[in-house]
Amino acid sequence: MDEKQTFIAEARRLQIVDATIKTLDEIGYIHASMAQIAKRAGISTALISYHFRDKNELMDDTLKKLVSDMNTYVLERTSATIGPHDKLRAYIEASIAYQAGRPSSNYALIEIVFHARTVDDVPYYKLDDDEEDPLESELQQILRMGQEQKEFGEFDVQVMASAIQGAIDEYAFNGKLKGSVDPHSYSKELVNMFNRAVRRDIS
Amino acid sequence: MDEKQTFIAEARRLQIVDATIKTLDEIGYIHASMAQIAKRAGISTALISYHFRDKNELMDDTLKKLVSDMNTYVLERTSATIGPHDKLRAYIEASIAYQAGRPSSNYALIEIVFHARTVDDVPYYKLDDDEEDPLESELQQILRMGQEQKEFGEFDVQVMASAIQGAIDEYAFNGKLKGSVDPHSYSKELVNMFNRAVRRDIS
Amino acid sequence: MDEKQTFIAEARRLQIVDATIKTLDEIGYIHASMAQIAKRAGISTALISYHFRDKNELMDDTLKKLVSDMNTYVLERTSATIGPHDKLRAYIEASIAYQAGRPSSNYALIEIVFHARTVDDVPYYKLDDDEEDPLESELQQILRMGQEQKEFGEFDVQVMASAIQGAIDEYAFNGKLKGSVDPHSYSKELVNMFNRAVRRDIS
Amino acid sequence: MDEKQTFIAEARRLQIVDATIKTLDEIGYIHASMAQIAKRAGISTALISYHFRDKNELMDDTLKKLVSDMNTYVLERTSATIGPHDKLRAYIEASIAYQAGRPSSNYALIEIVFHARTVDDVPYYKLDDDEEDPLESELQQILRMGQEQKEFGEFDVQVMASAIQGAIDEYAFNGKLKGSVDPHSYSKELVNMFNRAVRRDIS
DNA sequence: AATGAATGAGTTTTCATTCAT
DNA sequence: GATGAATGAAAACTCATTCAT
Repeated sequence: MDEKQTFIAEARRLQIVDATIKTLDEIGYIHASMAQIAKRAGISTALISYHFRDKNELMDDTLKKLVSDMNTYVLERTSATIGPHDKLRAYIEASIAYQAGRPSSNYALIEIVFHARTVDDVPYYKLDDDEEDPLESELQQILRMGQEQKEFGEFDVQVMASAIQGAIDEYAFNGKLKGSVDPHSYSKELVNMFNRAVRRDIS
Repeated sequence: MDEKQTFIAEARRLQIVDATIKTLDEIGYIHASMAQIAKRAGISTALISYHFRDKNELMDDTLKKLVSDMNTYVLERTSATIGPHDKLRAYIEASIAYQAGRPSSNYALIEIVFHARTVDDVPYYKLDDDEEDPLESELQQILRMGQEQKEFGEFDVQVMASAIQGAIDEYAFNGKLKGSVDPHSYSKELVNMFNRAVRRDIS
Repeated sequence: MDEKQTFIAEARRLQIVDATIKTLDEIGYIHASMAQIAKRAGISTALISYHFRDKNELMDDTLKKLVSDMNTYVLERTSATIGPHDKLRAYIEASIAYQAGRPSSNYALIEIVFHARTVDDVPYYKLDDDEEDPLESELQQILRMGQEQKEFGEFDVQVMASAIQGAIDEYAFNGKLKGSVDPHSYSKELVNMFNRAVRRDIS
Repeated sequence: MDEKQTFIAEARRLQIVDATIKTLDEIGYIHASMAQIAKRAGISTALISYHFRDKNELMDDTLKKLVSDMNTYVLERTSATIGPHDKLRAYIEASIAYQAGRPSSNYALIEIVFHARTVDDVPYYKLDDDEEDPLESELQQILRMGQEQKEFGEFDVQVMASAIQGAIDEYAFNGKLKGSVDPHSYSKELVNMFNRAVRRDIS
């Protein structure tokens, strides 16, 4: 009984989060008012307030879901491979594929990350905290593994990881790029390029 | 007389644009109300409305100035060098240096690009139009030149350019990265890395 | 069976009224939402709506209980005495003692009287109806008795009663007074003072 | 020029405060929304927000005006008399006359005092602070003067002052009393009564 | 009898914009 | 050119009340 009620409430929360993602994708963070989200969820704004303390909590939960979904998707695919070269390829391909496969989630994520702020009013993207980003960790670990196994050459792991991530994110941020290069080609090219960037110098 | 008035008006517009940049950097796009901008400019909101048709135009002009300043800075420095390798190095170094040297402009640019929208309500970052981005063109031209002169190997120019730009932008977007790697080191590492990525395969 | 149900219902109503008093004392009428009252009663707001037609009825019943409790307390003590002087003393002492002994009830009463309104939207304190106030009647009767028995002098009974009541109420309304004079001293002084005020002029 | 603008703004503020008093009198604190006040002032709610930081400031300013007006009225009349007996009479008569002459102000004052709260959420009437109430001070001083000049007998000055004030306030709070005794009679009776209460015992 | 879920009406406040001066 | 004054629209949020279960 109690579980059933919690189940209903949880379903509602999920529905609202989904409507939030849809809204963010369609009209952007700035216009994503409670009314707009409620309209897309087919409910009243008061019901959102009933399930979420305030708009901040709603956006926070939505962000958490988006990040968690993406992390799961990418990490599952890198775990399924062995060896630094294959893992790097899997990481790049999965990241691009995720973006390409769920454009709504992708845009919603961008809208939140670049608009939402912490309680101290610091934008998320400026944040310089200790909190660990699982994807960043995984990527750095792959690179470090490659160096230890002498498959990769010498380079700063953090910088290389950032460059790879930046190249991936560029596909998310750059409408023109997305419009003229299909995701499969883009990830294939990226893999080749970074294979050259990480390889040991042949003396 | 007429010129003088235009001159005064132009100075006022510039002052307002500068206040807008300051405001965007300090409190972000969402809180950047006309009142906040006016406060920083030391004028009334009505005067902003007098000089700019609406907030959209103000943000548009601000964006144009930010982009133009950055373009000028980077293009001046790549023009001063010769040969694909040196030009690529100059491009990367100038891009990072610009970001590092003007954090306010940098953050203001990000805030606008990821929040403002065209009249058709399309976010700038999703935009897939024909308008040419001078930096992108320059970077692609450098890469193409390198390939023609057989200094660079085979790769998709657009993808390589996007990866380079993405790696550069990552430094702007990633607070943690900025906090732990100084700009000089980052650009140096990036130059080395992309030198490997673009080089011809030595068979 | 029916009685039992009524009994349970009555207990529930009483519990809700008590929670209302607690809420009024703690956070005041304005913040005394159904949710706040329900929280203090440990039940849902819907249950309050089930037992009371609307918030008005709840406040009305609460007011009735508060007034009735106070009336009972004071009237019991005046009934236990004989003669106008002793009765007047008993009335004053009991009134102050009641206030001092139940600050919660006292504040709840004030909050309702000065905030709630009749269905015709008339504040209770402005009300000029025929409804008899038992305390006022008792006080007037004491004064009248004193005059008839030649123990008290000539004065307008209604005005004297109002003055006595006003002096008593002042102790309820005036935080500073309450903070600097203890209830026992206050009622003792009041008794002396009004003994002089009501006495016959010694010609 | 600057003065003129300030003058206009000040007139507006006064107009809004007057509309607030009218609103409080007519529909009470709880229903006195910004919209209701704006309606009575013939302006938009936004204009109220333009002239007052928030509703709290509006109510605070309104309370200050109400208290200040009343204090001025009463103190002017007591100052115009000499000697404790005459001053006491003037105090009582002026207090009642003020209430009777401006019922709207009187009710508005009651509505605010019993509804508004400090930033720490303490109701004004519960407040036990050091802030001096000019009327209370004046009344106590009159009583003290009477005792020093041997015109008044022995009694606790604070209690006597509270009783007098309570008797006066009763006329403000008690609709039934107001409906059946005219203010002139009430103050006359009060003066006689308290003359007996303060007089020296004739041994 | 009791409650979680849901809503419409209403709250204060902010904002871009307009206009008389 | 410049501004104080003013507003309509929209924002997030609260609340008393209803209803299916």
